[in-house]
Amino acid sequence: MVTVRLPDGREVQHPDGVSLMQILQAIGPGLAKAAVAARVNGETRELFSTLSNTTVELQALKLDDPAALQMARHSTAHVMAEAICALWPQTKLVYGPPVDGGFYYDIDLDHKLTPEDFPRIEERMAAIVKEDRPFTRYEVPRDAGMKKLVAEGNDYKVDNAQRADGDVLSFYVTGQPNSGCWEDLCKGPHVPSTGRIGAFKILQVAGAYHHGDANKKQLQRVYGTTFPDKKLLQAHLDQIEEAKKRDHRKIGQELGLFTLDAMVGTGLVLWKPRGAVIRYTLENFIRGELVRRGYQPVYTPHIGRLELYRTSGHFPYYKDSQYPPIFDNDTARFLNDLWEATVERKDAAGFNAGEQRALQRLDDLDPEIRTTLKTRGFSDEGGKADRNQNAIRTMLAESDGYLLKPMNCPMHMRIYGSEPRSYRDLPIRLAEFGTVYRYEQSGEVNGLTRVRGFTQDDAHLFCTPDQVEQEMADCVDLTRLVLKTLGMNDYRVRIGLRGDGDKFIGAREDWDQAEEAVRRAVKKADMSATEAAGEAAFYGPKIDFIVKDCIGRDWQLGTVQIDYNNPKRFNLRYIGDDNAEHRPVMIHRAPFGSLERFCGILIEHFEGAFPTWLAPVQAAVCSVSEKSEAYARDVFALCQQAGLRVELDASSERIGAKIRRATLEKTPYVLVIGEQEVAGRSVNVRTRSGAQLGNFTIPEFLHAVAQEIAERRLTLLATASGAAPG
RNA sequence: GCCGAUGUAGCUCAAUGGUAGAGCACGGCUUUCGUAAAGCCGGGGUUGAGGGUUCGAGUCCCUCCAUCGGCUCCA
Repeated sequence: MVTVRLPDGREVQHPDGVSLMQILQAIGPGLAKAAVAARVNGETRELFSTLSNTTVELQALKLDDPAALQMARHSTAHVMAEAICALWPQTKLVYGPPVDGGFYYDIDLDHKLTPEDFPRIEERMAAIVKEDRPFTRYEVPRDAGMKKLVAEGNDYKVDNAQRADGDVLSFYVTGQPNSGCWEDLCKGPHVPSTGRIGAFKILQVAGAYHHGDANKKQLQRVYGTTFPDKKLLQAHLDQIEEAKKRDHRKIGQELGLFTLDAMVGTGLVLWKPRGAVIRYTLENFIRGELVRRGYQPVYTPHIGRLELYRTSGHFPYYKDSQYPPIFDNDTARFLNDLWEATVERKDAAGFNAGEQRALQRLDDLDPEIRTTLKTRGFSDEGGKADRNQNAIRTMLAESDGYLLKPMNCPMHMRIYGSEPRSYRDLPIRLAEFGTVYRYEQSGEVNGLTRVRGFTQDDAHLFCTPDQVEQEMADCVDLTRLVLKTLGMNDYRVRIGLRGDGDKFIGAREDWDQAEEAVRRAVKKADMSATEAAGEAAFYGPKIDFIVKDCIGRDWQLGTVQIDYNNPKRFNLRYIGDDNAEHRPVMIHRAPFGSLERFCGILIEHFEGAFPTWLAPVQAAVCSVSEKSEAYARDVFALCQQAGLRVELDASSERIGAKIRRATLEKTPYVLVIGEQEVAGRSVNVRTRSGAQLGNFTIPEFLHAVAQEIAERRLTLLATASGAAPG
């Protein structure tokens, strides 16, 4: 006997083996029709599952329930897969889970799907929905199931089955079993039938590696989403479109903040005057904090010897993500030419023209290089391109040269090491807006959020082991201050731990010690954070502040990292109170992370409407006509002298057009100057959000705005009714 | 780096394989106006670059470059 307790407190009883669907039908056919799943004792179950000999709490779930919607999305993935298989029978299905906001299905298909195929697929899906076929689960013993899958010849599904837990394998037929209907290996659960999946849409198709392995065959990943009804689906699509209006690349272009120029190079940012204002204002904000917190500014060069980065472990550890070394004599250029020449015709039997030229230069230039190359295996017999390339590569790796700096810490460590240090000096906090260069993969470069040259608001703190916890907590505090000041409250904190893997340097004990210190610092700062194994820096664990961009991608901004390894590599020391040498601990920290990425996210955060203290232009002085132009010029000059970033619009446009232009540029204040203002020696203040604040004397206005700026307020000056929205 | 899509004036976009266009922006002139767009006129292009097919290419094909979306990576 099954006893079911319903949400309204009612209890009903059913015989053993009753399905959830039957229970719901007994309550009411309307409910059974509307429900797609049920929650049984808190667990989401599909309606064809049965109960026996139990007492449960049961709640019917419609598509408006998140768990039920998740289920429907998974079911939609099946419907889509069936449609694709129907249209392209050679399709091999791989894996099709629900994800945040929708679902995808990975397929292996030679025909490259394009958005033009989507309507056909959707049409087919609609037909499957119309047939309203049940999702029927059946289970077979593991061995039999494997046999069946092997016979079907889809290696991916065999692979999936091998990874699945349990003694049985489950399949879902879209229809009655043994009816020839489409079926798929799947652990479920599903909605009752194809007619219940809701409103769906295929969104995009993209490449994806099988099991995330770049060495394996690339699959096609078809993305889609499902909502309870068409209206909600459309609302979701509209919301995506709306979010795209915040895109920093779009706003950066519209407001003239920065530009990315193919001639300058991929991922290299040109800050235009208006964007530069935002950046240097943020820099100055931090500088003020650093003074208060006992940091000392330093400056270091943009390149440094390979020896430096060999010592730190950056080279050749991250060789592939660095710009190639710069060599300090003709050797590099020559080796490069020789390399190019050997690449040119790798399979040639003899020397090609390029190789011959290079070899000629080899003789002319420096017999010693030729000798060195030969000892590295270089052959001048021709047709040995691979061997020769290896010789050149080896020689390049062994040569001394300079690297565009990928990180600031090695240079800061050399500053620390440049004089003897006492425990009385610690902690030493060296700060620099340090520009670094990393050769990010071409497919990764993205607006301001992922670039190849960027500036970190970097600092390295050298301290005694017992200072670590406090210093880290202070760094976390500074990062939170920065985010709070800008009203960025939508972030999460992640502790990156070592985990397994071979990409980390240093002794296990040091790591354990460091990871404990990080945990204690987070606790001390009273923050909630998730831990992620394998997300540490290569030299130590870290605390990352992570935010989302306008299309939901995660980006790391601020970071606090602890490093027991590099002080060892650079043999950093201090003299303790016991008059013996000790090893300092180093903390890397950057509250913004990279100025580029931070500004990118900030643009999206404010949708380009920066608070006054950050706004590129803080006020636009607009004359109504020629009669008020002279006074408008006075107002402009007075504002500028008071330190306000102000612009003058004395053109012959109408006042409405001037206001419109300033408003579209998101200038916080428009000062309308007409004959009334001339007469009253005043300014009429309007905000970008359309609020009219009335007339101020110039000193009144300057005073009010100066205060707003000094306080770094996030809202504009207000009328009596309250703050004008940003 | 991989898969796919895209690339036309400063910006947003048109243009059956058959004379490259519009709006905004920009320049000139007229207008001097009170809270989100005055009017007229004008200048702007090796259609991302280079090859190919064709009588003829923005349009079809190839290579490269750049951008976008995923994947992978991210000190």
